[in-house]
Amino acid sequence: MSKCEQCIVREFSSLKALTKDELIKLSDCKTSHIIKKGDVIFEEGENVNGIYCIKDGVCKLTKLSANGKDHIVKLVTKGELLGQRSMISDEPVNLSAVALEDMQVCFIPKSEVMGYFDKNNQFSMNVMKSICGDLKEADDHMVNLAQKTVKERLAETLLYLNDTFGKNEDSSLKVQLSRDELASIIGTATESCIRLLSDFKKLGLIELTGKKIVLKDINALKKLAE
Amino acid sequence: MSKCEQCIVREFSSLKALTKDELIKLSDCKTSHIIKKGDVIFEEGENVNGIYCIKDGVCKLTKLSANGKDHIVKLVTKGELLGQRSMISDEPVNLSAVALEDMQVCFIPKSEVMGYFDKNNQFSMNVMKSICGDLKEADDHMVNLAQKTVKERLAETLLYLNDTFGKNEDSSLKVQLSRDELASIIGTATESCIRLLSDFKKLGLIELTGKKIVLKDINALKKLAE
DNA sequence: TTAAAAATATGATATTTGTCATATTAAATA
DNA sequence: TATTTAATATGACAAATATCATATTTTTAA
Repeated sequence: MSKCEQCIVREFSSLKALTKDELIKLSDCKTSHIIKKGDVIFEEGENVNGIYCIKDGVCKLTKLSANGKDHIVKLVTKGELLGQRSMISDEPVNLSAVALEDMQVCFIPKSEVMGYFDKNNQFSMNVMKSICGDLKEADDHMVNLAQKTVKERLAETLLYLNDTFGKNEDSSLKVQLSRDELASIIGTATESCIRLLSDFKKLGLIELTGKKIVLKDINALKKLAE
Repeated sequence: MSKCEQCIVREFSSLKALTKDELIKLSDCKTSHIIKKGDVIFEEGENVNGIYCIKDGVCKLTKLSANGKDHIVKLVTKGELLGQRSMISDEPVNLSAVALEDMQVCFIPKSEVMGYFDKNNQFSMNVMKSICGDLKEADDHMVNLAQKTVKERLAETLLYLNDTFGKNEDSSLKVQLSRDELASIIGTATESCIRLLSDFKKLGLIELTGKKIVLKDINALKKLAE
C-alpha cells in the first residue's frame, strides 16, 4: 500500500495540515481504488461515510433535475477531495460523482477524518476554507446561469476548461466532454450546444475534430464571454 | 447594551455552542445597529472584518452580474449570521447585503470570532455545517436556474417565500419584494415576471393587491413548480 | 470487418423569453 | 393637495432557445 506522505492529494488539499503521525495512521486505514472512465464513484442520495482523495483523473459532480436531466454542477480533478460536505452535514451526498477519465482515488473513512477535526485546528480551517471556496464558486456560477446567454456561457466554459485542465500536445482541451456533457454544464439543450460550437467554428474561434476542441482565438472568446 | 445570552441569534445560529464566559465577553465587544429598509449592510468587494448577527428583519444578498443587473443569491432572516464565508476565506465579501425591511443587527469583530474557532470545536463544527447547508442550497438553486423554465421558477419561489417567511394576518406573503426583486431571484426580466404573475392571477393561483401577494392555490403552484 | 448503436450535425419550426413602447397605478415629496 | 417620480401592467415585436425530424459521422460490439 502506498504511503500518504508524498501523495499529490496531501500536497494540495486540506490534508496538508496533517502531522507525520496522522499521515502514518492514515496510510493504514485508507483504501485505494482504480476507477474506469464512466464509472460511478458515488450516487446522489447514497451514504458515503468518508471522503475520497483524487490521486489522478477528473470526475464530474452531477445532480438530477426534476425534468430527468443531469446537470453538471462541478468538475473535480487530482489533488482535490470529494464528499466533504456530506460528511460534515452528516447527510447523504447531494451529488453523483462519475469519472470522466480513468482515475486513481483513495477512500478515507469518516471515523478517521472526524478525529482530525477534533485534534487539528489547522485541518479544520483548511476544510472550511475549501468549502467556502466552493460556495463562492457556486454563487458566481448561479449568477452566470441566471444572467448570461447560452453563447456567453459556452465561451466562458471553454475558457474555464482551458485554464483549469490545460491542453494536450495537439493543443486540444485535455478534458474531453461529450456535447451532451458540455450542454449540461452550461444548462442548455444538446442541439443548442452543438449549434453554437458550429457557429464558433465558422467564426474561427475554435477547431473541432471529433470530440477534440482546440481554442484558436482566446481573446475573441473572452470578449464573447464578456 | 443588551446581553447576548437570551438573544434569538444565539438560540438558532452557530453561536449556540458558545459558553457562558464566551457570551459575556461577546456582549462587551459587539456593536448593535439599526438598519433601515433599503440600507446597505455591506457591499460586494468590501472588507467586513467580522460577522453580523440578524436579531430582526430580512435582507437580500445580491451579486452584480456582468450585464450590470443585480442577482439575488439568497434571502437571510432573523437568527442567522452574515459574512461568515468572507471571514473564513479572509477575502472581501463576494455579495452585497441590503435590508428588505427594518432590521436589528449586531456586529462581532473578526478577532473575537476567530478565537472561538481555536478554542471551541463545537462552534467550528456548527459554522461548517451552516456553510455546508448554504452550499447544498446553492447546488439546488443552480440546477433549478439551469433546467427549469421561468414559470416553474416563479411558482417555486412563491412557495419558498411562503414556507420560509410565512404570511401576514391578511394571508399575504410576509416578505414584500418588488417585481424587480422577484425577477432578480428567479433570473428573468422584470416584465416577464410581471406578465407571469398576471397569468397566475388569471388562473386563480394567486391574488395581487399592490405589492401584496396572496397564494390561493398552493397545490396548483406545487404542480407548476414540478 | 460489418452491422448496430450512439453521438454529432443541421434544417424547420414552435415556444419561451427579452426588449421596447406606452399606459396605468401607486408612492414620494414639494 | 398637487405634482412628480417610480412601480406595475400590457401590447407588439424581436431574439434566443427548445423541440422534432432526419442526415451524417463515429463508436461499439457482434
